[in-house]
Amino acid sequence: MTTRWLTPEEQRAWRAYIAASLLLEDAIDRQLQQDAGMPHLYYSILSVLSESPERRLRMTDLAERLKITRSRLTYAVTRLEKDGMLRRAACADDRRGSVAALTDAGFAVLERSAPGHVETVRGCLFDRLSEEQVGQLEEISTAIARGLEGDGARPAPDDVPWRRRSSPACS
Amino acid sequence: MTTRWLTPEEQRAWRAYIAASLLLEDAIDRQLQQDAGMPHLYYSILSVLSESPERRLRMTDLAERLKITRSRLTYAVTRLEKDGMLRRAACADDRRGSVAALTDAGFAVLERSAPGHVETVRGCLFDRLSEEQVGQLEEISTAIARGLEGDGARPAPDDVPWRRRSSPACS
DNA sequence: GGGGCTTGGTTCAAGTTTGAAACAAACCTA
DNA sequence: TAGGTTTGTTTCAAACTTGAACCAAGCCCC
Repeated sequence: MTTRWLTPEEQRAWRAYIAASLLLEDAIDRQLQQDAGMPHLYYSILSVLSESPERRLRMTDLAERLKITRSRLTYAVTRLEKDGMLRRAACADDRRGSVAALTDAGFAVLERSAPGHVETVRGCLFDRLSEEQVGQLEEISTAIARGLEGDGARPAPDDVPWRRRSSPACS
Repeated sequence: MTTRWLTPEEQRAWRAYIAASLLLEDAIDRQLQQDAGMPHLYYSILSVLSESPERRLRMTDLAERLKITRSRLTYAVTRLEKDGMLRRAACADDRRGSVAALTDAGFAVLERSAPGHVETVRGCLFDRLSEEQVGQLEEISTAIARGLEGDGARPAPDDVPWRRRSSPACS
């Protein structure tokens, strides 16, 4: 089967998406680094913890929720623990496991910086989208995530054919 | 003015978006690392070059197109040059400037890996979206990017008020 | 035509991410 | 219940990113 290249519409969508996601993550990261002294991911860790029962969660569950590797999480948690934002504790029912528990200091940071964060998310994203588009964004994102959840296996690349073009496209 | 928290719809959209973008970038990165030996950004650099007149572009233009910092680009280009994918050259009309020029080897890598890349982008993204959603994604992305283009200034945070909540939300 | 500002690019240190390997506890299963 | 596999987490080195500082070369303007 010869490669199905992207249509012009798909090309445009893909490139616009890449640009937007880079710019957006950048803006969010910069704001949180400024106001909360940590990148977005780290803030998200605290945020997820703050909404969990007892404000604690097992490492693996946390990684799963945030869609990041355990290794990445370990590093982040180590830093956040060093900063007093959370505390590691042994897991009661599984001696292999460990849990991350939000500290009061961590919760306070979250409380203090949440408004600025929300304001930024609004300013960068929601203020620029119609109500309808917000719904569309959710559906699109959910569709993407659903397909990628679980493992990072890419879909059926049994054969990887190709042919010549004057310029290999697609970002 | 008291903080306008995200509505439930916005919350859902935001979280779905974050998850999707993480998963998607991960999948794309993994595939390209496998098949082209470089992360997505690096591949994009080659790709943009391949479509430019004479397959060369000034550093600043390249950074601008890719929405990345010059510093990040410098690092990437250094690596790609070391790998023979491109070559740095002095800029003719501005002695401060330098250009990155795609080599034949770089073009060949692009040609060889483009089909697999497109297949992955399809599998992860476009195969899961309706034609309509592709259009929506483009519009949404464009709207976001338009607002964030140029500088990373966040929109009017004159005052950063806040109030207590049982759990500061918004990832 | 010599300061002083801006622009294009790199450098450097500190921080983060990646992926593979290491470990240890838990879970089989013969 | 010993031996082997799986699961939860960390560790380590190499790669990448960030942001501030730096160095030129252009630009401006008196």
